Amino acid sequence: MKDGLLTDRQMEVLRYRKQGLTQQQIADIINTSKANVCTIEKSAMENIRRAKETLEFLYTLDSTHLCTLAGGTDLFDIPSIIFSEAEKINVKVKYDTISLINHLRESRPRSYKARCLCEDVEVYVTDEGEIYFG
Amino acid sequence: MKDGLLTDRQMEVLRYRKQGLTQQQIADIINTSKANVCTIEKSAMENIRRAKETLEFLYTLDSTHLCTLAGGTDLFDIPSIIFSEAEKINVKVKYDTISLINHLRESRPRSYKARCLCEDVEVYVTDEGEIYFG
DNA sequence: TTGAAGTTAAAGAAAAGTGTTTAAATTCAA
DNA sequence: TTGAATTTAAACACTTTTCTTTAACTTCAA
Repeated sequence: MKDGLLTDRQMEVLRYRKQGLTQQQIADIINTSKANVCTIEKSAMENIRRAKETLEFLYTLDSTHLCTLAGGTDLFDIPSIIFSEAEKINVKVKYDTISLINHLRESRPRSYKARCLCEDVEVYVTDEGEIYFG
Repeated sequence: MKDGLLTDRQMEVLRYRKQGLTQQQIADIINTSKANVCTIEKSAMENIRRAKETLEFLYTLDSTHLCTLAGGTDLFDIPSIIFSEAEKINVKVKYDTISLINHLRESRPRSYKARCLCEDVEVYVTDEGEIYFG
């Protein structure tokens, strides 16, 4: 029973990077080449990408993809986007304007800064009107 | 550039399961043994677990460790502990007392019994005041 | 233009994961 | 208790991933 996708080596490199170290500095610390640090970091990012995609798949298992909210969108524009998309496919969304924004804030705390979405966010909806942000 | 963690076989089995088929029925459809369907499903679930854990790790990466809540702590004592620790490092927590308890309940449903924490829980906080229980 | 940071490619050895079979448990409702 | 559904274990071939080295390449600021 192993834990996450990332190997010890990969977590080690990501931690040092987060601290602002260069690949060369990390290479010196863990006693290898900077090229190696680069590939380790790269495969770590790839694993993270795959982890995200895996959970996306879970949503799609009992939801349908509603729309993509583009990075840069104003948070307060989002509810009307979602409501109109949901209307197109005859789904009654379970949230009102306020609670929808709160739902987004809670489930994707990192996806916005101030009033602005800072990355693309996928929106999924179930037949019952439950909304997931993937 | 591969996509998620799950193999085609694993997604196939999960989809059939979602439709309510038994392992035996699936085994007949994809022409293998029910034992094999079982192990495929199991490794799919394991992969999903690992995907989640990987993203958890990401949270801890750009958060700082705030404190450890000791097993045995009363749930209702937790907010003031967290608030005072956050104050020490000049972070304004994004939650009020009630929503903080709810946040804990939702993110660590297995870590408490009644009003009592039943295991040590690590607390992480971002600069923005977001709280994670690790 | 020089140097530091980062990336890419090829190649190999070790480790981990997958799908499979067979056979023997276990769970649990009728 | 019987039987269907599910789980577990061991074993095997196969594929993929990881870490590593070496060497050459790109970016970009000073």
